[in-house]
Amino acid sequence: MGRGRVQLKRIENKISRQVTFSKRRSGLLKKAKEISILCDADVALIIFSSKGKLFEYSSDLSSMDNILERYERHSQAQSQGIPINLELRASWTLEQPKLLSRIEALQRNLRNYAGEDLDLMSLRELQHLEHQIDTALRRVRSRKNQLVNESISQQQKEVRALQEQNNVLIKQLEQQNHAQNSTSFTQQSQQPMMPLPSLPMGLDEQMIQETTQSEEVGAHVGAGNNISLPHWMISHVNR
Amino acid sequence: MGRGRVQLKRIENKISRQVTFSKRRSGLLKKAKEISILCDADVALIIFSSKGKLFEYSSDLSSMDNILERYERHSQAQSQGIPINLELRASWTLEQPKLLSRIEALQRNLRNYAGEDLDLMSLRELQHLEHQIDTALRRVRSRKNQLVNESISQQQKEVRALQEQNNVLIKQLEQQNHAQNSTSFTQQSQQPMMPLPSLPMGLDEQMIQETTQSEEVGAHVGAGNNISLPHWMISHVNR
DNA sequence: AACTATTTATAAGA
DNA sequence: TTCTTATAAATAGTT
Repeated sequence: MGRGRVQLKRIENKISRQVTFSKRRSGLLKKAKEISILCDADVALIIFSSKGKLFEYSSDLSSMDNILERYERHSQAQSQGIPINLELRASWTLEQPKLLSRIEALQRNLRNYAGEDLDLMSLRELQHLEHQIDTALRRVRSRKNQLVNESISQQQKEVRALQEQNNVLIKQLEQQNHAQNSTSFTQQSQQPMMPLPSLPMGLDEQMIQETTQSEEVGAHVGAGNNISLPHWMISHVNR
Repeated sequence: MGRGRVQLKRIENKISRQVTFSKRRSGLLKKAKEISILCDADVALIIFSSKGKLFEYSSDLSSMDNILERYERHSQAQSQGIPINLELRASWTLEQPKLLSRIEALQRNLRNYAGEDLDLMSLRELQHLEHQIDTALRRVRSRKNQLVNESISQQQKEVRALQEQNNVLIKQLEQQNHAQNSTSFTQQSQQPMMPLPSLPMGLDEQMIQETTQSEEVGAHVGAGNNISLPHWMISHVNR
């Protein structure tokens, strides 16, 4: 993929080897991430540059260590014919230190995501973090808009259905009246019960996005250390 | 790369998820092989399908196990100096199931913070999340601005110090010249060597805030879904 | 599995 | 390094 075909052999020129490494590495990491998300796969990717620098990716379904352990188990099981179920049970027993350090890492990470513990971060790291959070914010807003729009059109449908039902009922009533007092006076209530206002569709996305924008800015106290397990984040899972 | 753009989210249709997995898996393995050959890198790639089937590649420079060992060494070395916080010490006694469920909760939480897995959240929850993320973003930006301003005023101090030093040196030179040719002609270079431009203070916050706004959206850099332990978040601890 | 219309990745060049 | 651009490759949707 580029201006020339590429021979599958070691690139001799040191500079272009390094450049190619850098480009392809990011491509590879990206694709590893993509397949793990798109296909719900568990992926571990480890890359050592020729100079020994380490680059890695692991799908967040499990940490790198989890995947590697799973791998070890898998290959052991294959070579020994041991049924995997037993192995799985056994390995669910990760050592506690590993679990704890993982929890710690997650907590640190989460604090950074919440904009705390920033003092040790460099400008560059801060920029990266900012970008990640910014992306997250966009996603949340986009999902919110989607929900709002869905709910609006859902309501519109209901409204229309009710209107129709209304009309049908009115006609039935009319016919009954005709039958009863075979005289033909016109009733008042032939209109739908209420003249329903038409709802606006396709709300301006900007409008919705900004709804929380102007909320109290100094809200950083309450959130504080409560990051670990905000109840609203857990609750929806248990429904 | 295909007939339509692809959303970076789990493919819901089971069949096409499987087909995509198969296609992308071979693509990924191919690229892993290519980078290891072209760039003389040591690569280990492990993929578990959602059904638990294992696929793997390892550059033949070493076997898979060699690479994994090397990886363990590497990451052990990295995680040496991280202090364990008190809360964790206290929870040293928690039973493992609790630890595991805590890890899961943290991961879920982190995914939400990254704007993923939003499908099950209600509008109200989304609004709350949006607000939290928005707050986090403000904090990060504020810290960034602080850093930038500090660095600017630091530089200004340096500039002033150098200017003064400059002036002193010039005067010394002048005196020497006077002493040497006891005649009193005026020298040209009584001004500082360079007329230094004054740096602007108190940059407009908005300006700085937007600096990363337009960065490439797909920045993955080993971070991406690697929420568990993004490299850039860990690295600064080890410096 | 094969086939393409398209999107992506990336080799070269700047 | 980073950006741009021309082109090769990968692959999503189809058959």
